[in-house]
Amino acid sequence: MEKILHIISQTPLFRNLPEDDLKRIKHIAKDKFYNKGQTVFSEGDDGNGFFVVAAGKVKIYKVSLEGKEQILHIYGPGNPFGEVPVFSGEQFPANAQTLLKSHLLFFPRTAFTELIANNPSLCLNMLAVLSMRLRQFTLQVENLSLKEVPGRLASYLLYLAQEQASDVTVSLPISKGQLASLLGTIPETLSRILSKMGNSGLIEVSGGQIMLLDPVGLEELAETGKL
Amino acid sequence: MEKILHIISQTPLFRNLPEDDLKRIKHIAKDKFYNKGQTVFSEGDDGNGFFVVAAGKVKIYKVSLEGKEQILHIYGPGNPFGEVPVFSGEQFPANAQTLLKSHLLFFPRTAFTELIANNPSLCLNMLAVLSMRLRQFTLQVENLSLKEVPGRLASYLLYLAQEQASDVTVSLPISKGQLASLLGTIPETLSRILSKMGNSGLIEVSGGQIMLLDPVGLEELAETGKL
DNA sequence: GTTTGGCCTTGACTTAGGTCAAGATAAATT
DNA sequence: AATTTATCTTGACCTAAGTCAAGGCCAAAC
Repeated sequence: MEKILHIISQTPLFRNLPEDDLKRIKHIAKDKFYNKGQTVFSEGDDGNGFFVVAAGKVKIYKVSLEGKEQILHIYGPGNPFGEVPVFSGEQFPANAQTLLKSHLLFFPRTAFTELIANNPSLCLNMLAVLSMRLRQFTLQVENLSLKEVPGRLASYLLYLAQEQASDVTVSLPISKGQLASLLGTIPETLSRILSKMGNSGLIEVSGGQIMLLDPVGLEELAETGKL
Repeated sequence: MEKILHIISQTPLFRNLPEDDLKRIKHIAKDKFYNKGQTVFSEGDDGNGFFVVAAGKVKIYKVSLEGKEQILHIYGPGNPFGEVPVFSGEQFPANAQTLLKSHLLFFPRTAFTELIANNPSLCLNMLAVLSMRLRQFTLQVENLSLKEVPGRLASYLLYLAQEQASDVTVSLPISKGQLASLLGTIPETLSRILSKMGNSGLIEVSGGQIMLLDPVGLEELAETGKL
């Protein structure tokens, strides 16, 4: 019980709210538990609430008719997802599936809407969360349309280095197959590019551990896209 | 003056608000006028407010180092844009430029934030607007990553037909060059695909007027992507 | 230890779509 | 109307990245 309150108080969405609000928020949250690889919701499902990751990892993705998958986001502890239908109505625009055994908090739409309508701070927090997400989509479109795969990979590695605050070695938080899908490509292509970047002395790969040997070169690659 | 109030009352963002609120909103709006092709803001500029199109047309876009352009959105009368930095702080994530002589309303950040913090309806409207935008980005990523250019074009034509409520002939609201940039390709490729689709009997192009001869075939193309 | 199955890598091949260059239309300006 | 300028189209070529198929690697299960 205390743990949930702690999780809630940690997420950006609920940051800087008075104790009272946090209790009210906790009150409407429902625990949900999933094993690895389970579907949380599918594109087209009615969205009568959204989720916050308490523990584990979730991917949000689209699939083409031919079966190619594009990952839109990967969310870990503290991140909310599935809020779009809460505010715009209609169905979920994408699929959600756990990548690990996960503990999620579910917030039912009506209860949450009431809460937010009476809580300007919460509302502004939510606006900030959605804005950050728009900013991130902007980057994703830029990457997909204006950069080639090596450039996207370089960007991702630099992002990881910053995220993990370790500018020597980064460890991939997802499988290489999933990374390919996140970067908008396929495992074969990713594999080839990783080994090319290894040969050029930019990185050194050993399994999921990647040493960034030449951060400056990576920056350049991320911008120009020329390998 | 009355005209501005009318414009404001028409946009989804300000819909269903009491007269009083609309007046307050109008009060903080500043008129701005632009000629065709002028830059409204650039990526990286500080965003100390957002805009609503009163008249004209604006494109939001990114450019690569090599000069390739990707249009993210095209907004006409009633549409707000540039709100991301209002709520998440920092700079504009993309560029904005007028496609026509335009009249914009500018809402300064601080004044608007105060307004929204005291107005739950307005806040929920804004959440709905941002959610719709996330939904639309979801589609754009899907199109760029999972569909080929013919499929994207077919989707766009069907969208236009619905938008213009005319399921026989649609007229392109932008130049073919700009359409190419919106679809994530280049004019040459778009041109070739338009003529291919003409040869296959799907459409008939004459300038900016396009007859949709086979809507069912277009639907299929939009989904499977096989031309 | 051996086997099973999932993931990753490598090679040979194909293709969508980008580049470069030249014309052709159409639109704008004088 | 005539000339300039932008926009669109077409052709020949090239390249990034996808497909198909085979083999390697490692971890889990027996």
